[in-house]
Amino acid sequence: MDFDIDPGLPVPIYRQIVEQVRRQVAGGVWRTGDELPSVRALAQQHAINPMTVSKAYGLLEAEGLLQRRRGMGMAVADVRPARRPAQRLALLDPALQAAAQQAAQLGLGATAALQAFKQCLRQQGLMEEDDDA
Amino acid sequence: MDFDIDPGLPVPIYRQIVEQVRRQVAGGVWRTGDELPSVRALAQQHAINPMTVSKAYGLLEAEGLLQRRRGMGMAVADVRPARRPAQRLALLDPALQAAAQQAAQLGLGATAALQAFKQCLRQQGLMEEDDDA
Amino acid sequence: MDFDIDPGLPVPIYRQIVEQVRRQVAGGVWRTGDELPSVRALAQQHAINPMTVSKAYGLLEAEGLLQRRRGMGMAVADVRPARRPAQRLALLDPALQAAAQQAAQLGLGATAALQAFKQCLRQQGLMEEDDDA
Amino acid sequence: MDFDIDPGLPVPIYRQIVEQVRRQVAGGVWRTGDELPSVRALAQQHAINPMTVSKAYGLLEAEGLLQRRRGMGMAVADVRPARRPAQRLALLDPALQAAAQQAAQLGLGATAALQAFKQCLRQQGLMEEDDDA
DNA sequence: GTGGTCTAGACCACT
DNA sequence: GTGGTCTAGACCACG
Repeated sequence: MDFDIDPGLPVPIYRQIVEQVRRQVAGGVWRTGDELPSVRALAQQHAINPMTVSKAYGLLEAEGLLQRRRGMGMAVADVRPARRPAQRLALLDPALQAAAQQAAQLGLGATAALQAFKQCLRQQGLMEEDDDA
Repeated sequence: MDFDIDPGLPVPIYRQIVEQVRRQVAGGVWRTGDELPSVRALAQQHAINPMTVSKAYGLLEAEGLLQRRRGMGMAVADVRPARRPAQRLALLDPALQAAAQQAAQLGLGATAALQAFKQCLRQQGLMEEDDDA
Repeated sequence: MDFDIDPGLPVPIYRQIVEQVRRQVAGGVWRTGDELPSVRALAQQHAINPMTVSKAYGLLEAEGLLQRRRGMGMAVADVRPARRPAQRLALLDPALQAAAQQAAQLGLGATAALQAFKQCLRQQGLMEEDDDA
Repeated sequence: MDFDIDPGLPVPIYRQIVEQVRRQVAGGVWRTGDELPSVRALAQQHAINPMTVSKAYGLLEAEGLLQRRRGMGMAVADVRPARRPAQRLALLDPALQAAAQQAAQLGLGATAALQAFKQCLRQQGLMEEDDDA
């Protein structure tokens, strides 16, 4: 239940939290009933303001991904499995679209773009080093 | 000389313009002397504020990518495109890194991510429809 | 475009704002493109903190009811008409359910409850004074 | 001696208990000497915290509606129910007022609101299914 | 001018 | 202990 927060990024802190939860839940890494770190704990751990964490949690609750259990913290809500399989790729799509558009504008070919992407996937541990799929 | 502008994206409009020009020039798609649409034309075409276009053009001029020619609008300045693919790939890298990281967090495999990326590249006209490279 | 805000109520201010917008939009009183008062204006008018207003607007934007127009304030979003006809009654249901349950617990009959409700509707100007429908 | 508790509602659980007891007693549905479920039983039955039940019972005792009988649990105290319907209707009024106001804001007519309310009353068993009073 | 974000700190309510 | 709400004030980004 770790968060990767970097106040230096251009993307707001509360949004970093929101997006990480979204992906971890969509990816099935976090499951229904899992408890999240408390607002205060997460805030202290990353030296950020509790209200910033609270804002993120509030948005995720409104979104239906988290469930508030009064006096007992937040937990991953009962996400319908229908949400998962198809929508994981949908969550990835914007990033891929942006990358493809940029490749076109840079006058790069598909082969070069794919090679570079494979390299990134390897860095993420999603491909073997010598795999050239 | 088309721009792809979406006021709905989180990235500011002026920045969408700046980055597209940067890439088209770096990629050699636009070349020295090519004329850009006038501030008014671009603003009207995309229903955005002329000041927004003007701000983008101003930044690009300060950057040396564009040249203001009195009474004749803006044109691509005398800059050489990044000749070597490596330089252009470097500009593409951030987008690919982000996509790969998100794929990992979503619990997706390299194969699925690559398939989806190929689909995006096809939509950009960088791959043949039936190519599965 | 008036808001009826009472800091004395048990329901949080930001939620009073959210619910009023929801109903006015669902009821068709406010329509697509209508501009809302600015965060600062609404805050000053009711002597509340701008952040409180901002929180409400933010939730309504996430909900899709409002649209942010950068640098130009918020406006009623392009609400699909499908949203209106059936869902208006759905928005009223919780209040009616609660009232019916309380009537039952108070040992009141349907006739008495209906009479009292009609009286309330008259006070809201929804029925003629001498109407007994 | 049933309670209708929903942790999902915005109204706190302890308050849901308090208000239901108040109404059942005022309506004469529960009478002097009637025994309430034990703190533990009620807590287990609805999967809520015993302290929450205890808090509600304590408030009701302080209010004089319940009586603690050593070793024998809580029972309805020696209170006369609100005999006149007018008194009971007064307790129902806030809920009806809220519903009528919301109907107005939703742009609904009296007829539609009344029909929906009748349906709710039927679900509570206060009207015959085919009654259209 | 617009809204967004974050901070610091206070107070409340629920369990 | 938990989260929720509000305030006051600062700074940023956008148009």
